[in-house]
Amino acid sequence: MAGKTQTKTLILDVAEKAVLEKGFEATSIEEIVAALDISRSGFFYHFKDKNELARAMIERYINAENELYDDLFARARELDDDPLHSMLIGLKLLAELLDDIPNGHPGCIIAATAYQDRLFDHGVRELNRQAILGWRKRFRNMFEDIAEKYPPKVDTDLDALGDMVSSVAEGGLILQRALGENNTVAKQIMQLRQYIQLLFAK
Amino acid sequence: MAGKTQTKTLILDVAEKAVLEKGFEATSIEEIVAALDISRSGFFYHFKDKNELARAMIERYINAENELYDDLFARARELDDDPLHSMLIGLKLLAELLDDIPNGHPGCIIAATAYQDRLFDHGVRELNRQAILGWRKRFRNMFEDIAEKYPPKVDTDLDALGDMVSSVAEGGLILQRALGENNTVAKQIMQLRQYIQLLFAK
DNA sequence: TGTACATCAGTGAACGCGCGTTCACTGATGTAC
DNA sequence: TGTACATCAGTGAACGCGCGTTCACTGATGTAC
Repeated sequence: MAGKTQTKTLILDVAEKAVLEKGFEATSIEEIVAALDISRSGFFYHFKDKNELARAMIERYINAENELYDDLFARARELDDDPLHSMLIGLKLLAELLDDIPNGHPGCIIAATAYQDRLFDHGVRELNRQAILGWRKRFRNMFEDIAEKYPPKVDTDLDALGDMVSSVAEGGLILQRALGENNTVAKQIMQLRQYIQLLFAK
Repeated sequence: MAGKTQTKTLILDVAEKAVLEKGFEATSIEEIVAALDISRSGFFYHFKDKNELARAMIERYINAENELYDDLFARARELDDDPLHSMLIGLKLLAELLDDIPNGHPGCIIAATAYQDRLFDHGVRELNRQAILGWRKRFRNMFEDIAEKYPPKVDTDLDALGDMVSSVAEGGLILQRALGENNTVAKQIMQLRQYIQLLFAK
């Protein structure tokens, strides 16, 4: 079936979509295989059990998100080499990207699993933890570069500021989903951008 | 059993805790009744089905949250009648309250259900929507009062700013849960507070 | 080039278990006359 | 005050269904000699 061997990828695609809509436990293997026209045992050829699906799905999500941030802020740096300006450009690009998704961003797998964490083993929870710590470090480093050139108006915990990028994105996605809107998260990112501007700009 | 008739309340307590740990689908009626030493049918005396448990749990959570905000910002207003100062005091009180919870805030039921919304009927989703719109309005009104006395440094979408309180709280809770920390959300609220200060203060 | 074997990507039937829900019943307390 | 009935807060056994998982098998493609 399915041309070459992208079945495993297709399983992950379908699973990700379903998990964002109803959570991991409520996403049955049956519905995944039904959507792909394979048998239940076909699923178990690719994943030894459901927990392995969770791990693969989360790993893939984190890698994709990291790549997206890499590309986006590299591009921003190309457009303006100044640390503050490139951060502001990066956040604007992020907001635009989120705004341009047709039916709104489908949500974050990490947030979805954060409220179901007793379902997963220690390894999966550690994966999530490291991803968030990675983002904290990524943005903290960028804010340190900025602070060197533009001393902040008020003394600020740069770890907390780094976390705020994730926090506002995750929170904005929850509001967006619950409201049934599709530009809430973009607006929240723009608020964060304005905070950064007020905090650092001369 | 259980002294007077608080069994229904106890069911909601146990369910809420369990839902925040593993989600609604993975929370079985069996585990709830086992924790309370009643039979499965005892549960069905109080709730006609599992969806009614969801609705009651979410309604109760929203009411409690609204009362908390009412009390907290009323108290802040008692301490200082100025709209900006009382908002800043209110956010500080909120951060302290979140910081003082022994093992960290257990999480938000609305966020938990936002990533499982296909499990619930339209009524439940509408409940969540109205709660978030209520918070938007609550904080927007406060920011309007502030803006009248302290013109913001930059023109700002006050709906988005109102949403930011919920957004930063929800996002902070996700990070806190995923990181296994217990003061992340308090720090995020303090960052938001600093933004408001920079935006409005003379 | 032909044959033997290995690997890949699955199929189909069966399993046991736990889940939400129903149903007839119960014992204690409250209320009417 | 006594009796009859109603309500409250459940119990215990049974139900059918869907779930994750296992197992023996298969047909197509790849590789060795």
